[in-house]
Amino acid sequence: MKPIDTAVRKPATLDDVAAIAGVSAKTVSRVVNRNANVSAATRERIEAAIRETGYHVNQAARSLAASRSFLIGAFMPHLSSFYFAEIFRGAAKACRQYGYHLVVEEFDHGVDTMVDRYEQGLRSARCDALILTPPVCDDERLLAALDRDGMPYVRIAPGIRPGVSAALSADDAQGVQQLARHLWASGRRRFAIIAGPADHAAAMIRENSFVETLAGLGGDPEGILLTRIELHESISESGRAATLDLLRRVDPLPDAIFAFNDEVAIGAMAAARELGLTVPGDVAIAGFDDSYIAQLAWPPLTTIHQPIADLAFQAVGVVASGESFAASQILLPTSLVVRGTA
Amino acid sequence: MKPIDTAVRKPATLDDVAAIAGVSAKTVSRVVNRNANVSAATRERIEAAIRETGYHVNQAARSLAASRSFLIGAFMPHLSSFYFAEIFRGAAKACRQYGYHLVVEEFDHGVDTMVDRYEQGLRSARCDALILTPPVCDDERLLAALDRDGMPYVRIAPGIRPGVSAALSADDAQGVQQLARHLWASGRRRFAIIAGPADHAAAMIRENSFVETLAGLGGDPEGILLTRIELHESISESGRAATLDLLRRVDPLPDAIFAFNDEVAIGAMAAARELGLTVPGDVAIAGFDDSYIAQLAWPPLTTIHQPIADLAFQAVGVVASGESFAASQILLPTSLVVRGTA
DNA sequence: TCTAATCATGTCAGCGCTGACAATGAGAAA
DNA sequence: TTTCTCATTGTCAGCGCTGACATGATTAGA
Repeated sequence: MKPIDTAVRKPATLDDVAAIAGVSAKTVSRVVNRNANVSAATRERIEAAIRETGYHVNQAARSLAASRSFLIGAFMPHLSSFYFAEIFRGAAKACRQYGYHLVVEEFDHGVDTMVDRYEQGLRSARCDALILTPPVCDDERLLAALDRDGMPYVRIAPGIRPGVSAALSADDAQGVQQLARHLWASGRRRFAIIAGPADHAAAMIRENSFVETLAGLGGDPEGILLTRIELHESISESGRAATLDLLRRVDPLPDAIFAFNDEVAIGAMAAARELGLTVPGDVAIAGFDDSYIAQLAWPPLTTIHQPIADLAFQAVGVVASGESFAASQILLPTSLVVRGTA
Repeated sequence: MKPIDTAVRKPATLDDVAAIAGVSAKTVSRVVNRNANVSAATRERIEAAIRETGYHVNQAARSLAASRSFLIGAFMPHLSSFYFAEIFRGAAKACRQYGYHLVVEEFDHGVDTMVDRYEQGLRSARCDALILTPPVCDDERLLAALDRDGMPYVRIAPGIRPGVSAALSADDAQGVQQLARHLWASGRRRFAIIAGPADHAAAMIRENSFVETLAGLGGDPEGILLTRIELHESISESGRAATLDLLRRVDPLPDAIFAFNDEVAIGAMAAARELGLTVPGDVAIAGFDDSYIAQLAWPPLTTIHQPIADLAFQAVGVVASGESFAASQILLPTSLVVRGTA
């Protein structure tokens, strides 16, 4: 008995299509690449031949000839899987749309340096451009290597060297402003912030925006409780510990807690509950990111939505649009999502 | 004022290296590809030249000449971002190790068919092999297209056509067995299962294993409460609703709930608490996956760890090892992780 | 000593495509 | 009619690398 259908079909080439359509390979190439200046009749004949042969462009050959790879590299550390997956989703969608492929390089802290990983991975793949997320986008040596190679890149939420490259950021301050107003409007007056490390650019922006907005509203900036956590193994556990510590230390207790991200907020909720406080009755809690754990929490977490996938989508758009994009600076809005905890 | 150092360095080629080392390009190629039969002296000379020029192989040229792309495609739907990120992590690590690159194709239900996505994406990238996750790995038409093209693939946790291709699975039954024994040993006797859809292969295996183990322990299979949920928008919300419904309907209440995955378990915890039950005091709750939300929950969720990243890592290993792998069948263990809810 | 086997290295075509440029032909302008 | 323009199509080299094969040098075996 023979195997069912092992007739392995060898991929068709431009020449195969050209022979069928009775034109030169170059003209088929023009059709495939959507060039102008091909007559409608020829185009149709070629398109039929393409369908008949099941032709698909050979990227390797195309890359070699055109000296572009149609590959966009995303260079990112293993952040939370949510952030990672969202970046991927946005970037992949855009790549599909613009005819690129996405190669993701994950940077594993401590294994080797970012420059090494870039050289071994993304550079030898000859990516046409790179998308950089924090904290990769803030590594001076990497940026220098990129510039040296003439490798174009766009940064997402960069913390350093503002303006020197294309960059996309979320307007964190604006969403936090909305949150602060919302809390104030619902009568909360005693605030606490579970803040991030001082070198975490975005966390600082969120913190400052919160304090300033409250001050503008008539609150007392000095009265806002603040505790700063380090980013350890389990972020939510750090958040829980910090909140527990804070709540045990102070009197009167805060009636609103702003955590600089959702995981910390989840930890803060656990801490509040452990001390017998109800959320949002005794204390309102809010996070930042609108990651999917925000909806998983109970009650679902009030948080600030950040358009991570959009950021990545537009980042790819910037590099794919082709023009010089050295100076593109894009700021995307964030927005308060009121759920059950504030 | 001139730009700092825009001296864009054009990538070195094999010929450049060869000229410096005073050998032919082919010999350099041998060194780069770790071929045997190059004398130690020559090898050293060439390696020095490679360092000097900063040479890195041009994948496009290599692919074209060798008619292999050194690309492995991962074809998966947008599952939970946790599952997705883990698969990615494992596969990327293995690719790095074996000198491949990873191209991830995300299948978006409803946009087009899997076969289309394969043909437009992964096939035109000329991947050397594909890694398929559920439910992509169970699409008859896709598998047929793959066989027709002679595209090698390995499936992770396949539900259909067992044994016809290389496949890696987690031993779900085993971990569930551990859980059932653990619950029984801690005195639980009234069980409920929040089960998945009947067409979700893994969910059914988990369900059956739970029932059978309990029966073997002396439990009454008929007495086990079972409710089956559909996989909607928010899985945890489905879990919450189903649990709420179940708990309101039955008397006496179960003292242990097994949810077929972690998100459902989180939903079940919310439901139990809403009805004033303590976890794990009144009712033990356990999930499956050991996803990162399990640690985020409070109390942290008792669950069954599934080696998702390992599965992907070994999947790449199978295809990268090169030999014929048509029949490789690998089963990886799962294990109970006792945390705070059972 | 001579032959065969083995190792180290080189030569060269060609993978499939595109950029640069050339050629062709049809209509417009002179 | 002649010249020019320009839309359409073709020719061809070569991108950087590797497989197949050839070559020369060395070593082992008889």
